[in-house]
Amino acid sequence: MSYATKHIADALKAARESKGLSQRALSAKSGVPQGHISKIENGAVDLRLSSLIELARSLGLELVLAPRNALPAVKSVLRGAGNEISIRPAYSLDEDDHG
Amino acid sequence: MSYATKHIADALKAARESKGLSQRALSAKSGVPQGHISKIENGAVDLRLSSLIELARSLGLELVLAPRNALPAVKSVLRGAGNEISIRPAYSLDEDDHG
DNA sequence: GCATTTGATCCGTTAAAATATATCATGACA
DNA sequence: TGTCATGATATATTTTAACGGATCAAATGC
Repeated sequence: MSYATKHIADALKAARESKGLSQRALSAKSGVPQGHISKIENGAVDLRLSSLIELARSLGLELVLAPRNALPAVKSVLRGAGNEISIRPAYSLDEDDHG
Repeated sequence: MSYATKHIADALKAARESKGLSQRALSAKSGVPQGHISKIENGAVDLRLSSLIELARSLGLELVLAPRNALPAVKSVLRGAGNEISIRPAYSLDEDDHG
């Protein structure tokens, strides 16, 4: 698979693990079969947009189409969002998104 | 077709038009058949990730996976990227302008 | 009036995603 | 030792994106 699709796959896997979800748990949440999630995370499939969005949503992620020249700024913002955990008090390390 | 996929489709179409490209021109650039581009822009197909990336790249766009709670900040940055035109001197309104 | 461009649509074929279901190896753990 | 959860695979089937290529209607231009 192409370099870009692999990047997305890695991001999905990292997001899942950071939430402490197993592939089967994510499967239950998203409706995507566990076996298929495994293939997706390993870049073994060229998944459809609807699958990607569904999976991303289940992980509290959104797909954004950004101009290439705006990427550095976007990444900078996302770095900040990632570090948000360190800003939070330790006693509220739970789930931050929707229900 | 889901609300989210439609959003992506619209973004692709807007990006293409803002570059003054016809569907056939984009087809030549990206390798994706014109008929298929039409379907994609109308949300008539659930396209594959590789197709989306290929098309986006041909339009100078990149796919980003962002935490939902970081979306406002990201959008704010992208708004700035869009306004980049106004920062540029008028005599260099070349490729990435908006009509 | 005729030719060109554009986006939308159709047909037939092929490749592959998505699915359900089951299995396997590994590691954790009581 | 046996059980359980995990991720990776296997098989078989259905669905459908992607493709080439043609066509069409509506603008646009000569």
